[in-house]
Amino acid sequence: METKKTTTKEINKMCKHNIRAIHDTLDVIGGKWKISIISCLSFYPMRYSELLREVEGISGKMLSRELKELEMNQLIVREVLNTHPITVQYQLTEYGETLKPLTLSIADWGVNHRKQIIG
Amino acid sequence: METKKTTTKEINKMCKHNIRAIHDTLDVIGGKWKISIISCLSFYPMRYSELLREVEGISGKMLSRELKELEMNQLIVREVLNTHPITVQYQLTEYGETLKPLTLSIADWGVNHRKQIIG
DNA sequence: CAGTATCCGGTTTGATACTG
DNA sequence: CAGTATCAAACCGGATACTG
Repeated sequence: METKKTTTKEINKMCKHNIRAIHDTLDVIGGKWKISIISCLSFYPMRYSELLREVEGISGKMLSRELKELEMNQLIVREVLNTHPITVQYQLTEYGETLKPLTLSIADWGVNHRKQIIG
Repeated sequence: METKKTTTKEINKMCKHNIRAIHDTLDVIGGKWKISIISCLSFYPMRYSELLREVEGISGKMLSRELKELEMNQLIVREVLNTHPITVQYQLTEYGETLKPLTLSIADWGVNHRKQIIG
C-alpha cells in the first residue's frame, strides 16, 4: 500500500518543478515580442527593417532590444553583411530552431481560439 | 514557372498570420503567472490558498486577478464549496485542458534549457 | 540602413492593511 | 478562508530626434 500513495507531497513537488521550468522558459522568450520575432525568423533570415515591417506594431527600440536579448540567449545570430549601405541579417541558431514547435503550437492554439470565440 | 514562386509576398502573409495567432494566444495566457496557474491546475483542482502556496512568488492580488481573467476566458471554473469556513476551488474547464500540451512543452523546453546553460 | 539616447506617460506589480 | 482597497515603486514601451 505504501507505494500507491502518489499524494499531495509528490504532486506538490512536480507542480513546483514545472513552475520553475516554465519560469526558465519565460525568462528567455517571455517578452512581448520575442515569440513573434522567432516565429518570423523561422521562415527565413531577415533584416532589421524587414522585421520592423513584419512584426506589426513593434517599435525600433523594442525590436533592437528584443533582438539583443535573443542574441544573448543564443537563439539568434546577428550578421553584418558587406553591402552599401550596411545591412544586418538575423537568423535562428540551431538552438533557436528548437523553439519552432513551441511557436507553432502557440500559433495553432491562437487560430483555434479565434474560431472558438467568433463562432 | 508561375506556380513555383512561393515568394516574399506569400511568406509575408504567413508570417503576419502567425503573429496575429500568437498575439491571440498571448492575450489569453500571456500574463506573468497564467501559464503557471494552468500548469498547477492541470494536476488537480486547487483552492485559492493552495495556489498561493504552489505558485511561488505570486501575491494574493495577482492570483485573484489572474484567476478572474482565466475564468472570463473560460479556461477555469470557480466553485464555492459549502464548508466552514467557505472554501473555493478552481479547476480547468475542458477548454482549459486544451492548453495542457502547451504548458508541458513550455516546461520541457525550460528543463532542457536549464541543462544547457548549466552544462 | 541600423540602430542609440532621451523623455515621459501608462501599466503592472508588490506590500500592507482591511473585510465578510 | 478568500478575497478587496489603497498606495507607491518599478518597469514597459512609444515618440522623437539623433548617429555612423
